[in-house]
This record gives sequence, structure tokens and C-alpha cells, in this order.
Amino acid sequence: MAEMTTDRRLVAVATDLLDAGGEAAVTLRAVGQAAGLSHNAPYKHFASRSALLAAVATASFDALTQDAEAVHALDCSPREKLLAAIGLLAAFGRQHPARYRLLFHNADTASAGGELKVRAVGTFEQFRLIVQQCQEAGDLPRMPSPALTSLIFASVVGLLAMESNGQLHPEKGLKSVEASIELLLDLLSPQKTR
Amino acid sequence: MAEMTTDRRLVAVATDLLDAGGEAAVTLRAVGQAAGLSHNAPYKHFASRSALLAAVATASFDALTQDAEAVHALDCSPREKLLAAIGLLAAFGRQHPARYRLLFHNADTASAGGELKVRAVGTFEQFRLIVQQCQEAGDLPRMPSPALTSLIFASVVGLLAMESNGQLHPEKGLKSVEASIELLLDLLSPQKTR
DNA sequence: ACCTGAACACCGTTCAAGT
DNA sequence: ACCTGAACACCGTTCAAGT
Repeated sequence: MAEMTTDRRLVAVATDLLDAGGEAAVTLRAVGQAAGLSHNAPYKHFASRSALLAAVATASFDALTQDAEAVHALDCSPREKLLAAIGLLAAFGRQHPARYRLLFHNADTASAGGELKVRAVGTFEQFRLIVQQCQEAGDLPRMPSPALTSLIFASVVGLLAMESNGQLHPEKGLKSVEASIELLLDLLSPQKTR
Repeated sequence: MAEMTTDRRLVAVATDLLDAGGEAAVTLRAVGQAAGLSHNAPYKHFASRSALLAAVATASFDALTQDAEAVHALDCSPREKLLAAIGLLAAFGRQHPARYRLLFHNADTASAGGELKVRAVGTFEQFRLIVQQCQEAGDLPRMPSPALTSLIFASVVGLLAMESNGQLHPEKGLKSVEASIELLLDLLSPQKTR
């Protein structure tokens, strides 16, 4: 921890600022100061503020992928794995809303390519492997796993967006993210016995 | 058109700037100038930049609701209505990505209440009415319509987010937003005969 | 009631130096 | 190679005036 390249420290500091105060709080001046450097030092490691945020996103996708891999390695039923992986994403979105937005609802992230895109695909791939296991166990319909995974993944992303937007009103019959996803999985299940 | 209160003109100008150049382009100086006023005039009508953007969001939810009402009044099958309403949302997200983000993925919009929240609920309600018709026609499972609507609505929102993020790769077997939604509706359909 | 202009404290970014 | 400090052109916001 103590021995960290300046690049990594800048990314870590920017991540903390993002989590603590939202995207507006990630100013290069604040990043520099928190890293014990001048307001200008970030430019020696990143081409721009956007590039720094892209590095934050890349690292976050990586962390998310690692967590999903850990879930994949868990010794439990595929359906439980899938729910755990979804819970992972939900927890991330709730605990770090600004960072979650950077990963899934940001224009710059969207138009980025290279390393960032590769890492995002990696996160998705972990989910796909778990969905595939669910299919093999008969918990989800037999069909190409990428199409099914993107549908389930999108549902989670959309539900989290609605929750974060305060558009999921339990008092009006709208279920929580978790309950909605369980409902979806039940409706998709080939044996509708649950 | 020519006779417009200053409030409305400011909202219209801000909307155009948002659509044309993204959220960063909506500066109060640019808004004032485009409206033929000083950079300071917006403050006489809106408490802050956030308040102006909230007014933009409110008006956009309104327009979206009106369009959905028009679809609801269409003379076609419920399923076609639902697909048309979803197409409406998809077209909006693709044609005005920055404004779409303001409506569905913005922290300030999320924490807003009052008029803005009311309008957002109005948009959702139009979708719910159409979903309910689908249920009555036997195209969707019988269950409380709010829970089913939020699930379908969230899927659309999430798929659009993934598409906009470039995370929907057709070459990798991930279907388009429209194809994914049709897949979802087919999987949800009580009579799996389609 | 509605608008303007100057001013303040910020920002991202650039550039000429420093070690 | 890595960092600093001054400077530039922006911003949101405030405030004292103007009509």
C-alpha cells in the first residue's frame, strides 16, 4: 500500500473523491492536493480529467469483475450464484452511486474504447458464465446465453437506475430491485413451479 | 410560438443547447446569450442552473407522456401499442442522449421532488395502462400491473443504457434493444406460441 | 417586475521553468 | 522523467444598480 506508483495513487484519490462528493468533486486541483502534489501534477500522468476518470472506470470494472469471479467460484446453486452476482452489482450501485453512474451512464465512458471497453466486456463475461450455468441446470430457458445475459443484465441496470431515481415506489406496487429480479427469473424459468 | 414567456424561452433554449452539445454546453451564459439576454437573466426565472435543468426535465417528461398517450389512443393491438411506446422511448434516447440521461440517469433529477417527480410518474403511468391492456388481451401474465410494468420499463431503460454505452455487441450475439424486448415479451407471454 | 454589469471564487488546460 | 507556479479563458453565483 505504501509503495504505489503516482498513477495509481491519483486514481485511488480520484475514486475516493468521486465516491465522497460526486463527479463535481473530482477536480484536478482536489486530486492533486489529496495526493500531496500540485494541481498540475495529474497532467503528467493523464492527458486530461476525462482520461483520469476513464482510468477510475477501468479500475472499477476490474474490481467488479474480480468480485464476480469470486461469486462464480462459490459452492452453491447456479441460481444462487446469479442472485449473488446481481446483488454485487446492486450493492455497488447503492454504495457508490456516482462511480456506478460513471461506469454505466456516462457519455465519455460510452465513447471510450481500448482498455476501458475490454474491462467492461470482462465484467459482462463473468455474468454470462453464471447465466450459462443456470441454463445448464434448467433454471433458465435454453437459448444463446449472450442474448439472455444482456436481457437480465439490462434489467438489473435499469432497475437500479429507477431505484436511484426514486421511480421504484414500493407503496404503489413496484417491487424492489431484488424482488423484481426474482420475479423476472421466475417468469423466465422453464419449470414455473417456484 | 412568437409569444412565449421568458421562462419558457429559457427552457427551450436550454433544451436545444443540451441536445446539441451535451450537459456541459448548457452554461447560463450560453443560455442567456441564445435567448438574447444577459448571462445573468436566467437567475431572475430560475434559482440555479440545476433548477433550470429540472425545468427542462419536467417539460421533457411531459412531452414523452403526451407521445405515449397518443400511442395509447392508437387503433391497434395492445402488443403493438406496447412496442410502439417502447419505440418512442428508444427513439428519444437515441435522438437526445444527453436529455435522456438527464431524465433517467441524473443525480439531481433523482433527488428532485415536486413537479418533476409528478411528471415522471405520469410517463410511467401511460406505460402501465398499455401493459394492463396487454395483460387483459392475454399477451402478458396476469399479475399486478405496476410490478410487471416496472420490470419491462426497467429492461428498456437498461438496454438503452447498454446500447448507448456500446455494451450491446450484435456480433457477439447480443441483440438490439428492439429484438431484446421482443424476446422478453415472448418469454413472458403466457401462450408461448409466438 | 425584470434586466444588466462588475466582481468573486472557482475550474480545466497550457506553458515556461525548475530538479 | 517528474513536478511547480503563473497565466488564460472559462464557469456559477452574488450583488449593487438601472428601467
